[in-house]
Amino acid sequence: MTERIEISTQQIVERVWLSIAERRLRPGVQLKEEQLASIFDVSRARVRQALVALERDGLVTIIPNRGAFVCQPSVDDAKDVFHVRRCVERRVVERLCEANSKADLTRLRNHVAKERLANEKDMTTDIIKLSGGFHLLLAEIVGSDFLFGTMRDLIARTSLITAVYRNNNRFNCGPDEHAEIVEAIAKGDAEKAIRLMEHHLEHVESELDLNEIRRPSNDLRAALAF
Amino acid sequence: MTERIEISTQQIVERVWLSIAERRLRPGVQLKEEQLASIFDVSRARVRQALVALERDGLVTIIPNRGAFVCQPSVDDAKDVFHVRRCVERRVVERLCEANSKADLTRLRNHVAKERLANEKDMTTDIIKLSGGFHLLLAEIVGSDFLFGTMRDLIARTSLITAVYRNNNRFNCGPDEHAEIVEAIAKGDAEKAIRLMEHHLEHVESELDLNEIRRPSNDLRAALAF
DNA sequence: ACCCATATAATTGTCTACAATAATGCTCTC
DNA sequence: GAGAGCATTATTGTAGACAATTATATGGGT
Repeated sequence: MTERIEISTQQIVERVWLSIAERRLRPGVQLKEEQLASIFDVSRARVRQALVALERDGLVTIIPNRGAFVCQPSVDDAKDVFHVRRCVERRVVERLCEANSKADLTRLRNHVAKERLANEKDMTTDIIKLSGGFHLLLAEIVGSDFLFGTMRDLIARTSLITAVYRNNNRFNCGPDEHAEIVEAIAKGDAEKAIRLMEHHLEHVESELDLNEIRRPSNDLRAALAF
Repeated sequence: MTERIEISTQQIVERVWLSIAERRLRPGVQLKEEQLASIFDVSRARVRQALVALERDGLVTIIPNRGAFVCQPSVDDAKDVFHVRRCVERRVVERLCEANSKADLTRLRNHVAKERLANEKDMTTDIIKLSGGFHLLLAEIVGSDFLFGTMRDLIARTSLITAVYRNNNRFNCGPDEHAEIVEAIAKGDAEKAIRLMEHHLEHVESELDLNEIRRPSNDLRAALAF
């Protein structure tokens, strides 16, 4: 007797997010409501909620009376996102160094440990979830709803950008750099922690192809232009 | 024969936003769906959409199965918002100096002129809309959906913060400082434009009561604590 | 008099049926 | 055969009815 378990809006968001991050969903494809509803076996209303949440996170664009499409972030968008991330994460680390408890540090270290494990076993899905989760955890510990929400947004957007613009197949945002940041925070060395964070973000950005070179795209006009 | 004109979701958002900015809606009050639906004479479904939009902009908090309440931003929240604003607006101005057309400058100057007019005639509602609108216009001209959306969010939050923490009755964000910024952009003097913008934001922030002094609040527990 | 359980009312959450809109393919005309 | 207009189909948008949840009021027990 297996009870029919219903999937929540949040779970739909996460599944779509992961599909985009893992490049199974390409930019430009339309996410039709009924299609998703049947895939997840939920009502169309719930799918709609998930879609507006995904739009808020910058993963899809909703065109009125047309539908929802996976976003195609431009190179400039990517640079803007990283610019804002540097500022926001700098602030997060700053505030985290001011006040952090032993329990918080334990949570951070445990998280990094999980990341290491996922990396060793090459579990792609977990690696994606955890590497974003680390940055989110930092914001969560700070305790500011605003910073947390902003980070959520930025990480979602970064996932999309990474999916579109990363050249090699290795996933960035490795656990080692995270570990260093945690230890700097543990020592209360704000200056060092901030420096490490900025370096980390620059490293992530540097692994992307953000040159203006034309890339394969679903945009017919762009693809067929000479 | 007046046709019954229906109010859109976006208009509901704006009306609520202005009510909050003008202090007619105090932090903590509940926005009941049916109540709003009858006020605006629309379906409850549309009100719900407006509420999730307001939540995204950080103006209301939605507690599941409880309802939507006007947010009560903390002093730390306020500081975080201004911190992020400084970074984002810096970026906006930076990009605007790189490339701006004659038409864009005209739009900016016209906007500032409207601000002046509203200030002279002491039209509170217009002053609020236009002073936020100036910053939004900058982001719009840059042409980045990401920066535009982020600014939208930040301005909405700033409105709430200003409503809660401003001490005098004068509305900040005056048109003179805006005008100076526009002229710096017109000259393509990025450095000066950025400096003026940062000064402007600091000025706005400085007119707020962001000391840790306890303030009157709707939170009974906090108000009655000794 | 106070506390807890229960019943009632108020409020939010969800689903389904229907309406509006936009894209597609067809036909008729030139 | 090409193109415009029209009909069809696919898809999204909206509203209203019902379900689930939470807050409030009531009454009985201690």
